[in-house]
Amino acid sequence: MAFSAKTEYGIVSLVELAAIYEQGGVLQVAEIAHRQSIPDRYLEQMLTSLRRARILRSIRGPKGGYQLARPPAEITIADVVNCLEGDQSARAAASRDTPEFDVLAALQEQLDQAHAAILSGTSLQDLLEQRDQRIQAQAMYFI
Amino acid sequence: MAFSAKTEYGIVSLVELAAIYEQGGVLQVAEIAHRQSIPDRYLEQMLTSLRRARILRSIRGPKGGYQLARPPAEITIADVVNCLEGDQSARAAASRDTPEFDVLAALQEQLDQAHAAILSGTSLQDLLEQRDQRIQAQAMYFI
DNA sequence: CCGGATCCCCATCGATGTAGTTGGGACTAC
DNA sequence: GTAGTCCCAACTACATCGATGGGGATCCGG
Repeated sequence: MAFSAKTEYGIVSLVELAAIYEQGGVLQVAEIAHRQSIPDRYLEQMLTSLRRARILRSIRGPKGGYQLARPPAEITIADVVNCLEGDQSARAAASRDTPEFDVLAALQEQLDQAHAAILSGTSLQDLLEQRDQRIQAQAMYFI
Repeated sequence: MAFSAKTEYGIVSLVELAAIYEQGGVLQVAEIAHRQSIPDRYLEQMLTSLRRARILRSIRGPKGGYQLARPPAEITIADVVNCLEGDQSARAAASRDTPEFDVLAALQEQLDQAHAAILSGTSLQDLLEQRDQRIQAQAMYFI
């Protein structure tokens, strides 16, 4: 199951911000966008949504930028996905009223729960650690 | 995560057909469509796809219709979803080449596997049994 | 206090995909 | 040979997604 571009862009940006959370630094939209090859005016919208959801904090003016609103271990991917994917109102589950559609709905429920379990069991901290391991592994090749 | 209408319509139709598989009966497109409140000319397309994937068999002429090509226990929901959802060619996973996108891809892989495990672990037989239980339970209320 | 850097808000656009419709043709039981 | 059924393929309407654009608000450095 694929994430939308919105969600992907949001997650990678948050991982970048998680990496500098300890130092209390900030990153600007343009900088993240450039490093990740994302259209900057588009990324702006995602970061705005994340700010409104209290996942990010923003600082305006020169030397401004974004930073995480709380430690990476306390932000789950489920939070991010809910913010960026669920933004556009409620999806109506107008299942037809037959037993066949009912069992189908039960199956969908099962899928949703498995999905949710993974997403809320993964924090930005987890992704950050995986990222660092990858970077370490990559560095090995150059020795 | 939501199924497309195509997939939903296909699954409920197959559950109906599974219910009469033992007796070797057939159901016509129009009949299924009417019982499930699905546009019949649209449902036709799904059943055609399922026939081409060797999941259904069809019989033409008056008294014709569709029936399962093999026992319901040997048809998984994964088969059906692959047929109806994956029809339109390959989805390119052109992940950007940064460590952040890499860990994201790993997460997606994890989700896909959980998804696939459920879908290939559920057969039409399973759904049929759930449906019959529901119908039984419903009948209780009328006593 | 001014100028530039940066975030902020909202409208718009084009491409793609989804759900559904339509118009026929082929096969078969009677 | 006719009616009932499946078969094939094009077409449309609409929503969504990814992206772009025009201004505005805020803030720091000089």
